[in-house]
Amino acid sequence: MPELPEVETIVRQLRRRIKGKTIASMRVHWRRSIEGRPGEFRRRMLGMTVATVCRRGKYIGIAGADGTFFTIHLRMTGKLVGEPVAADRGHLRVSFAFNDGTMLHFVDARKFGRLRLWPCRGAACPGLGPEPLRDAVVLSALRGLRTRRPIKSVLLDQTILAGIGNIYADEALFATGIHPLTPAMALNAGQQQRLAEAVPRILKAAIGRRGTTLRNYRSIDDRSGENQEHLFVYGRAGAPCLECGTPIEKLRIAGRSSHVCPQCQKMPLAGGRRAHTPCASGLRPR
DNA sequence: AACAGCACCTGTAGGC
DNA sequence: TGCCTACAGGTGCTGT
Repeated sequence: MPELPEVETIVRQLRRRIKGKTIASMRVHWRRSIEGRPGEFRRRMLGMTVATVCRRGKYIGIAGADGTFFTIHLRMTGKLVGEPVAADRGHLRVSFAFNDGTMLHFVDARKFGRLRLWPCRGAACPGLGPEPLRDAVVLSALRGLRTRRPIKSVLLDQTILAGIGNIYADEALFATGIHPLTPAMALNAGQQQRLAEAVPRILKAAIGRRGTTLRNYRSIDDRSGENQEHLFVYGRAGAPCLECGTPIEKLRIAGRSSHVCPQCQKMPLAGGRRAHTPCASGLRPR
């Protein structure tokens, strides 16, 4: 489940691996991995010399010297590999061969990932929010919120901030003591400030550790990340909170699992009394 | 308009 | 052992 730090790690390696190379041939093994017409995609790819490899949110962007621009979204199980290992062989979706004889394979067990061609770089990924790597950017986004949606759901909304997924949303909320069900517009100035500081700090630390490897994510050279050793709540349901020892709870918010320490992350006070955590209203701890 | 829920997919884990 | 079910979650679409 690659989020911003995992995609950034992949982009840095991909840049070293393919920049300056020309695509000599391309093979589509699973048609629906390509958005739009595979024939046109193929026509535009052939002969393209890779000028730039970049990241925008969770999208990988590849620009040709001729202005051709396409994106790769790995969704949940997508990977880019130079050499497919045995387990990858049944999951090859798209393969590129370069003029120097090297290959790049898009492997995706669950077939959710997509490659897409854009008219130009500027037209790609419309509607994506800003990159959450600077405190001021995140703070500005949080201050503009006028919704009662749970803050967890807002952090996952790519039109508000681009690149945060389930792992880092849970970790940032834990780090700031904010309960994921807190309505976004109910955050006070102090909470906004703390969250705006925590999100870039946590993402940058994860980039420094080459991302989080839980199930599927591996970098191009098949290395794992190391950030999973530094998670406080994600994937730790039932285990003791590393701050206070209270068992971590698992809730379901907007259809996704959320990990929360009920002691460290309190719901905001309402009417002078503590608002109850609505575990009984459609949310089920496991 | 805002939000919830589901489809897309398949590998894996756990129960029986 | 083998079958069945639940679960994983990013995005985009549909329904309320």
